[in-house]
Amino acid sequence: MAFWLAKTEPAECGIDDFARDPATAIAWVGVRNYQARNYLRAMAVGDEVLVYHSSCKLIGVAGIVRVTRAAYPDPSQFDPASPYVDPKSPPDAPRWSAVDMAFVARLPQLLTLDALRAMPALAQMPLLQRGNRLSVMPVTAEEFAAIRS
DNA sequence: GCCAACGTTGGC
DNA sequence: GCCAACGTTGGC
Repeated sequence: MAFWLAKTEPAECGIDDFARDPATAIAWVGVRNYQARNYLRAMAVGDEVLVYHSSCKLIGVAGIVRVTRAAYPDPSQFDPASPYVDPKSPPDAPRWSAVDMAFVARLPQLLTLDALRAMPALAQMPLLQRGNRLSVMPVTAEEFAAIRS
């Protein structure tokens, strides 16, 4: 099993949305960066994903979700009404992928960006590197354990 | 293939 | 709202 971290704006889709109905998976759509997309495609069912809230008041890791469906074409790229529409994506070779994820757990309390920076075990995380903008990234088992504990 | 312009991300 | 950082675009 592999571990990942995915950024999201909680106003759009945060840990609360997953926790509301743990039995129902939510499609993780809207990733429009090739490196992040490649990580989405590398996810397997059962992988655990840290949900990171960004562009909000309480920034940090809020909880954990699990991949319930591996990568498939992100429907929003073909939806003219979606902010994520990509007219240049070829229908016969969709450019962007989505995965489905379902609730696993909240962290006992949100781990703030400051708290993450204070953890030596996380010093190498891309998330914490200067100027980082990657929205989906791998997390080592050690990093995952440090955050979960 | 280079690179300047532009748009987006994301913390502050 | 600001702005640094970075990815993408498009002219050449």
